[in-house]
Amino acid sequence: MEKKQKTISVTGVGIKDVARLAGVSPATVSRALSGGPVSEALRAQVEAAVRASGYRPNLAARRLRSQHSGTVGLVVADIRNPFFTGLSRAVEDSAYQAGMRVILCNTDEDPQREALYLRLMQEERVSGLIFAPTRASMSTLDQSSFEFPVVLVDRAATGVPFDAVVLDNRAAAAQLVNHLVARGYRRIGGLFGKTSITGAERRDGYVGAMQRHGLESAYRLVAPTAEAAYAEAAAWFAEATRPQALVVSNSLLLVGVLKAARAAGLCMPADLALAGFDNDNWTELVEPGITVIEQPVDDIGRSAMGLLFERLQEPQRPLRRVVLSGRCIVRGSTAVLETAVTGAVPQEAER
Amino acid sequence: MEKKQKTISVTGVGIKDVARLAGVSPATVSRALSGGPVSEALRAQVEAAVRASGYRPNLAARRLRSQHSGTVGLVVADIRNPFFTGLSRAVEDSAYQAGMRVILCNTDEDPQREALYLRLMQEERVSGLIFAPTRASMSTLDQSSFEFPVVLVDRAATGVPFDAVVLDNRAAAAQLVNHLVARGYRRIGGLFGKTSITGAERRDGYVGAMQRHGLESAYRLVAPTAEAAYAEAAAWFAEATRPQALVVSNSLLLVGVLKAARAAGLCMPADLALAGFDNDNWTELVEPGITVIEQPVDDIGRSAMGLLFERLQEPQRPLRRVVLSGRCIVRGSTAVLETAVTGAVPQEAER
DNA sequence: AGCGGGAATGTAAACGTTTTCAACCTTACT
DNA sequence: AGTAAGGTTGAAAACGTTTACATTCCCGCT
Repeated sequence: MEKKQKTISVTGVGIKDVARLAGVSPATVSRALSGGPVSEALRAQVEAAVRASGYRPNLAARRLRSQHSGTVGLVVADIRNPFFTGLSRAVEDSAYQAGMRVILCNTDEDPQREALYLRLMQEERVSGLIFAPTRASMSTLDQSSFEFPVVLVDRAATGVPFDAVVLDNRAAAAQLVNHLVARGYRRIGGLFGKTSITGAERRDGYVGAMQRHGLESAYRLVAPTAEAAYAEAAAWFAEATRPQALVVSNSLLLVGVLKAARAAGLCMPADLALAGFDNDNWTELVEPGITVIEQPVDDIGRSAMGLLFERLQEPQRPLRRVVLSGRCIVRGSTAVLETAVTGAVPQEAER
Repeated sequence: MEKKQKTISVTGVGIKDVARLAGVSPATVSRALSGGPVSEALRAQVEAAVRASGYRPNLAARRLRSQHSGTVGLVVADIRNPFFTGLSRAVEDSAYQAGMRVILCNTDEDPQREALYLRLMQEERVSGLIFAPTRASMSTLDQSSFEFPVVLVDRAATGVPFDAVVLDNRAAAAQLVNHLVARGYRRIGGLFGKTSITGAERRDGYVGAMQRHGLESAYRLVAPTAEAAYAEAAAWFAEATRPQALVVSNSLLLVGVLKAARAAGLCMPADLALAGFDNDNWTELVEPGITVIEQPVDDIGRSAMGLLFERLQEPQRPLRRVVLSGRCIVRGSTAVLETAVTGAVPQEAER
């Protein structure tokens, strides 16, 4: 008549109930569950009691008492941007592997939403934050605004007072320019997002590389949407100064440019060569494939979590900035320019 | 000499400090902040004290005491799957709009990881869960396993004891078959994911539609990866029974199939017509564009949150199953079959 | 004038853990 | 044999809120 149910799924079973069931004190249950010093005999009893009762620790209580949230925040512009999608996955894997949880927030590049979420991070008492700030906030922020370590990703002006992991955007953009030059292109334009520091850095890399080649740079800045890129590109293509080749600062813009090129009836790469950022799978599937800089998104996420953990262990260590290189994936969109009538092949400018 | 700092950014400022600063009791501060009955005068004092002290409520404590986590869980296979990316964004928007937070988990279709995260949801005491279960777990699960409402998305066998919002997968697959038939194709194959109920339903829809047209169905099941799809498709294309057209059950598989078709030198749609699911942007960019069923992913996310909220308000109401329709976007990959020598045009089978 | 009722406020308990501290038991050493 | 040391265990405090309950005050009614 005293049969015990195998599992009780009703909540309200707390650590005290487990303790009573196991014939020990709540403190012992806590220690048994968190790997504290408990004799093997009692540990077994506790585990049995936990199983029998279906006990689930209350994380809110645990956090309140222990003052550790075991949570990291991830605040990015928009998870639908493939770069952030990949990043979030890498961050989550690292986090859950370390037994931590992730809170994900999309700011949509809106400083107000961003501020809201940063406040949320404080209220959650996150252990740390991985953060791709809007351009506006970057300059105003300061480590002392936060009670927890912050690691910047993707966007981080040099000299900003945070740990950061970024792509070498200038070098990457320059690499694209060099590649295009080597392939015989000269009238090379650029299209960059105007809201992010990333776009600005890539523009700098583009401009610098063009200068080094003695070429005149011609770039335009747009809002970071496919629609804006489409409009700008369509207008540009209609002008007399239409470029032979275009360097585009992210995959969203690239979509817009590609559609505009199609709409204008431009043939790639004969009428227009295209090179961009982010190795989304469609850049390979499109005909011809698009030459892009691939960002090591897994590395970026892992490195960011790594910096975070190291900072947590050693709060006073000097700031670190991890700069990763992009890999240039050459595809048909930048094939050798057939109509080029330059006398000699230019000095090999790639690499 | 008694000057007060404008903002104190150090934590450790709790509700008691605010109370002292405002000259009221902690209870009044709590009420003022949560919209309880407080005189205007005191409310103003409290707000001033909050601003002056930089007070941030501790969510762990709040949750512990109030027994409301203000958090919904979102457990999906992989955020990198564009369907889930969009879903997560829609869910998060709904959630944050309702003042709630979201915890996102990727199961990778691994029942073990899934079980781990479901346990986590219990420990977090989430208010509710939005869940795309693996096939294995679907049958074993039961609302009574959870202390909180669960809404299934994307995958939900009929008759499963949960609220759910799903696509009408059978109708959608049938729609693709009808479309292909109307365009003159007869030897229509199918490639479906073998791990999800979604794949199974789409297969059913395909088989049923083929039967109604008096055509012989020929489908294959693969693991839900682009690689598996590539391998299977490549093998299939090499056989004598190579289909004229292929219905593919998700965008990941579609990538594999497309690559295999390219590798086999098949020309679309002359050698092979292709129709799939999920209107990823690349399906439009590829040449020719791919005919797909577009899932109303925003609606799905919003509806799921809607069901969740309604269930929270009224726990006893009968189960609801929201079935949404996909929209067929016709592109070049299913252009009218030129080489068709059928005597008469078949009865209009579309729609 | 007395009294009932409602709104605003304060006091203190409660939420479910972890952790400090003291007590206890064993073991080994002098 | 006595005691120091070390390892297990339990009692109780603490974490920072919300909320039940008591109190006070003010108003209007009889």
